[in-house]
Amino acid sequence: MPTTDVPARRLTTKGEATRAHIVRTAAELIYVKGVQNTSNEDVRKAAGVSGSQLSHYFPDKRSMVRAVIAYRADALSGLHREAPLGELDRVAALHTWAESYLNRADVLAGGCAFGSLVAEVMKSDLELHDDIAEGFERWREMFRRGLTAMRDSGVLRRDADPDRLAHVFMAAYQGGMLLAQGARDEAPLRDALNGALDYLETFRPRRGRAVTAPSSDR
Amino acid sequence: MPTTDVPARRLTTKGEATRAHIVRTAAELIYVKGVQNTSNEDVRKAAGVSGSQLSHYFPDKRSMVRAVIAYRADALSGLHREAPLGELDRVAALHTWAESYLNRADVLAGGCAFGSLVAEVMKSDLELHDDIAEGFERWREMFRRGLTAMRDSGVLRRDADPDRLAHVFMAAYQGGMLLAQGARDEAPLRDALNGALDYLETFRPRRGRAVTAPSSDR
DNA sequence: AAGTAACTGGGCTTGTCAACCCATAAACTT
DNA sequence: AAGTTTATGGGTTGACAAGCCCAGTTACTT
Repeated sequence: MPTTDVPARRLTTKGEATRAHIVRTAAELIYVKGVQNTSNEDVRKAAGVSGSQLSHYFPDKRSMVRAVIAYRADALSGLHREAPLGELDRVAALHTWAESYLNRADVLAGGCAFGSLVAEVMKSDLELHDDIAEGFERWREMFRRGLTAMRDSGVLRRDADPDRLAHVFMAAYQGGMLLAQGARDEAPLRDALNGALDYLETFRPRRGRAVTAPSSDR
Repeated sequence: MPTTDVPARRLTTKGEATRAHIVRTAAELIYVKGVQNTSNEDVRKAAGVSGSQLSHYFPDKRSMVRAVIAYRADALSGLHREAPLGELDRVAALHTWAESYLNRADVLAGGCAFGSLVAEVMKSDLELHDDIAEGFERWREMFRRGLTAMRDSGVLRRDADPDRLAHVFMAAYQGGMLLAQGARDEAPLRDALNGALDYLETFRPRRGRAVTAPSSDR
């Protein structure tokens, strides 16, 4: 069986659209009810497609979950984000980024769309681990790039470590999301994100010292 | 049926021991395989008890999961901890606390025993939410108490907010655990915890200023 | 000695759900 | 016109697991 091994099955524009529609629907359902509580039949009904369409684009459930993981990772990394905060290369952009997650009802109910998904799935299906690791890695790269740019432009001191700081922000977000979801209160998320932002401030160049850039950042 | 409504079914010492044994076994299995992937039969076999024993102590699966949640929350809050770090009322104690989670293989595989459990269960079973919230609250109280003690003893400045800082530490831990589990690398956890500890240092009283206590803390 | 709790080891029903197969038809590409 | 992709709508199978019932035995307590 050579066809099953080759995933390079080309899809037409229409097929791509249907597939994307199924993924979006599945992602929404899974975000609300969890993976284990979302059957293929649920997705099929919500998406308004036939059963054979599901098995056409996703031969088994794992492949669908994989697609949802990739979809959520894209969203986290800002790939198909509507808001214009593409690059986190200024401190103000990180503030905007953090604030974009506050005052949102869905956060209290479902936590992080990516984090809650992978947390549920990580133990039950080891074969999804690579997809999960890659999703985190892509997300981390977004922070790393922005923080490196801040350091190189003189907004942050030379001793600011983009790798360490990226982990600080990622953990503050994911942990804050989990705590907010668990307590049904956004205070943990707010405090964690503000803590990370305050911590970042400690890496600002000290005033009076000569710095390369005049730092017009907020 | 009056008996089912009254949960005050007294257990003998032996019964308590068996129940605890089942809970510990279930907690271990669930930590490795997740809730959905751990059947009652699995627990039964691993614990070496009969099927009726399970239904005797836990009429349904939810009650068993509830017991495991409480068990893991106890562990997180240091209730049945072997190591002597009962009170986190010194900065050094927080360092010890953080280090106790590093260099551990189980963390890379399973993440936080409490966090990964509640993350999996939170969406599938809404009735467990109160148990989860209470577990987080007990854990938070541990940090709050220690940080308040630090502030009151002059180890931290007056403007150090124990509530905010508690959330910072909790989020750093939970987020770091999730990231470490996802990346199979403890670096995210280490960076997140060290970030929180560094951030705490910024709340030390500045040298040269008069402080109430001489601050013999590390 | 009575009563109750702790325990064994089955079996049975019911439901859910993933995976699979079928016949058929419209739409698009070349 | 031929071939492929996209689609419909059902049916079936097999596995697994939760909840439940039953017929007993052992051990502790009072």
